[in-house]
Amino acid sequence: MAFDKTRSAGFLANHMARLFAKGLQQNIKPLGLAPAQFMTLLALWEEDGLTQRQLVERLDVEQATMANTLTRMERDRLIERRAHPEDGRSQSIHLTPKAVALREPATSAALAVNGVALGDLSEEERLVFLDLTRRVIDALKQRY
Amino acid sequence: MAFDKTRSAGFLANHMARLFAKGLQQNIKPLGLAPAQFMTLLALWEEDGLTQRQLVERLDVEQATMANTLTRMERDRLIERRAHPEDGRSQSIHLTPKAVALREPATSAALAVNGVALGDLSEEERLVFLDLTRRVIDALKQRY
DNA sequence: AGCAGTTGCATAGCAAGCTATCCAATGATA
DNA sequence: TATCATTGGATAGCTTGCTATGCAACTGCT
Repeated sequence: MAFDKTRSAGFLANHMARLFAKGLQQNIKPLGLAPAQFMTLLALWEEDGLTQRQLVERLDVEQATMANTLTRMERDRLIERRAHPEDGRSQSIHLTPKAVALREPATSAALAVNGVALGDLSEEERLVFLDLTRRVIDALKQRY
Repeated sequence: MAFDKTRSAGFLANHMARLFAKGLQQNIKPLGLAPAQFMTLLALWEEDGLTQRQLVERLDVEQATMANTLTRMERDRLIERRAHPEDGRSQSIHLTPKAVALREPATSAALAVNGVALGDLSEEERLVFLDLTRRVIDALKQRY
């Protein structure tokens, strides 16, 4: 029993993330959104007109991943890619009215999932959980 | 700022799981393993000859996901599917000598990733982290 | 001005998730 | 016993990740 999966942080992290994604997907699918699209919208709702590179930095995903997600969002009429006025290589990503209108219902749906997830934790435990998770992320980011 | 991603458990969970997977992948790729294959091997190292359904239960993934992972593992000569003696529908999954031999190096590699991830936490914080994570998983599993 | 290096994106190809279906084998029951 | 429901797997199709490449546009230097 050298490796008990219920004691492996990596195993648990994977399991937890899949459950979060599943819950989020259920909640936002009626809005016509997929999880990665929602994450991208979070950044654009805060600041519209970002470039693809800026989105990559804010969400910490690979550039190729973001390019594909943006292509699907464009297909679904959530964003438009416009030529960047100052740099011929890049484009600025702009929300459509449809995407702007989704902000309220989508964030509510996502908050509901977080609420369920943390439902059995006290207020203090929630803070501890978020803090520890952030520290684990930081440790992993330094090495990988 | 209704939704700060550094305060969203779901966002952090996704980010953390991706970093874990990235670290694990780096560490076990030289062994010819991919992350999901490793997770499956964890179950089979503990008990060889499980059916696909049993693996699905132990890893809590969908049946279709497991079927595809097993197909890749068969392709990579890590497992063999054998006809089940008592149930014509199912098969029992058996490790090859190659997969048996990978147990030591692969678990070491995975433990190293967990070590890095939890490197900045005290012993007590690690226990708290694992406990809280398990409770979040339980809460999510009940609803989704 | 011209070349070299850097940077921003796109694309190909693969792994691992998921949902939805379908088929064959079992089981239960009228 | 014959039919119907359940169960174990396979397959199709999609999203989201990743790495590896390639190309075009920009920057810096000489």
